[in-house]
Amino acid sequence: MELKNPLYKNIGIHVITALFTVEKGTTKVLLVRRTNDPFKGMWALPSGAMYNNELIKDGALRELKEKTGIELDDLTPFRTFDALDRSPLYRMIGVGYIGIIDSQTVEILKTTNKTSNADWFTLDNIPKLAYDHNEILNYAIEKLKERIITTDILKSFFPNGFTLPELQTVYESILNIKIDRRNFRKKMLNVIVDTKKEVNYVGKKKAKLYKFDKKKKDISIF
Amino acid sequence: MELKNPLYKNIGIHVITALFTVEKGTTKVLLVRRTNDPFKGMWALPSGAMYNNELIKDGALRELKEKTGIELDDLTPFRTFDALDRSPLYRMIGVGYIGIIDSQTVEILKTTNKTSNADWFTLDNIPKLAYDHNEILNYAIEKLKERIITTDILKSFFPNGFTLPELQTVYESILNIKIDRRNFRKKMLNVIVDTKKEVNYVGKKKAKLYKFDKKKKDISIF
DNA sequence: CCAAAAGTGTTATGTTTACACCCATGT
DNA sequence: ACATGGGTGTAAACATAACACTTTTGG
Repeated sequence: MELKNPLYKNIGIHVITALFTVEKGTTKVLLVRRTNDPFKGMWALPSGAMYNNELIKDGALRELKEKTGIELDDLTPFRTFDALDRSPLYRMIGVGYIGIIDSQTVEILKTTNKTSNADWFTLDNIPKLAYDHNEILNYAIEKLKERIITTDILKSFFPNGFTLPELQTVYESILNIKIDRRNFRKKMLNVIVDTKKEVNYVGKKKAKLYKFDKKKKDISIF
Repeated sequence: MELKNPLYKNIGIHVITALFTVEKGTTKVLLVRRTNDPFKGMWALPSGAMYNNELIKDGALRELKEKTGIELDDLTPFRTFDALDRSPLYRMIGVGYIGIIDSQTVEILKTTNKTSNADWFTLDNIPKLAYDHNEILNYAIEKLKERIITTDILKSFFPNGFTLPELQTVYESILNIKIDRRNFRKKMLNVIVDTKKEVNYVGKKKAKLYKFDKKKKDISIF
């Protein structure tokens, strides 16, 4: 079907992913370097145009894989960006997604046919990005902070479970606060379950391994 | 600019508005009756296709005005709907908006060149709607409940301020709960300010007129 | 045996809930 | 004068925040 009114035409959807990790207490985000115009040579969030035969989230997952080699099975949308001039050549509506994984567990592709580099950047060291990606990233950071205290989004960071000390480190890194250990445990124990396993995380003493309680997707920490 | 890859073409944006009101303790939503295919003759949320030269929200405001005659200056987005088959003829991404006004203060157009009727429907009496609008409405209702306790969205319902009893009625209607009058006042007084005026709302005794505190957009009731 | 990290309880403070009577006014 | 709705305070329950010592174990 063709739309008659030209005002309905020439619209596309950008899918943009802010993929975070935490390394040794530092929050980082994955950026890729563009090899094509527009914004050739600039760093950007992994992103691209959605196909008309895929769900938006699937487009985001596909683009993330194409631009970084990282294959996830879920991302969560956080906001739509629709400024008229956000893309220079064509009216593109941007849909932003956030995800969080442990960077140690993935291998990132440094080059693809549209990117010449890829790396994890600390949040106080973000270069000027392509498109409106600096703005998108800022919203993504705020939304990540909100989601870790209201949802179990961190389970993608800990596919094999976590000890309470390492979970606390991730919370403290992302929220940029210090949390009392005993109070943290008290709150968390409402939404996580003991796996009955123990592991060595940092110390010499073994720590109990927990996972998020599947029945409690909506949580409320702090 | 033309996009080369056909997978990038043939995408449009639907803007869909769930406009709520509360009448005598009953929450209602505005529906319009379609005169054109697809879904000819069916009731629907006021909606239409966004133009490629307008912001999504402006498209929603424009469509609301075209389909109902109601002219607002703001709406808040709540979710994107992207099922591949949500529109039968063309890939359309739906962007949902919610708003709330006092139906007494507006005159709705019963017919337009695309609608044959328009009316406020109580939420327990919603017919089968066009497209995926029943699903969209259900999400909108949940989001409205969330927004009235976390934002000052109700200020559009009370452009001239409100008394605490009438504000409480709106909260109780939308949330479908009873609230203790004294506790309600205590909470609300954190986010509203006295206008130093008094009006008669229902009773014979005058009641103080309040408005939302502009400095407190993010609130937390309950 | 000691350094380094894991684990644990109690008190104080703040927040939320439950609850009942007086006041003002139009009829 | 009375019916109708507006306005107000306090105590109990609950949730959050502050705080320090003991346990385990690898080196």
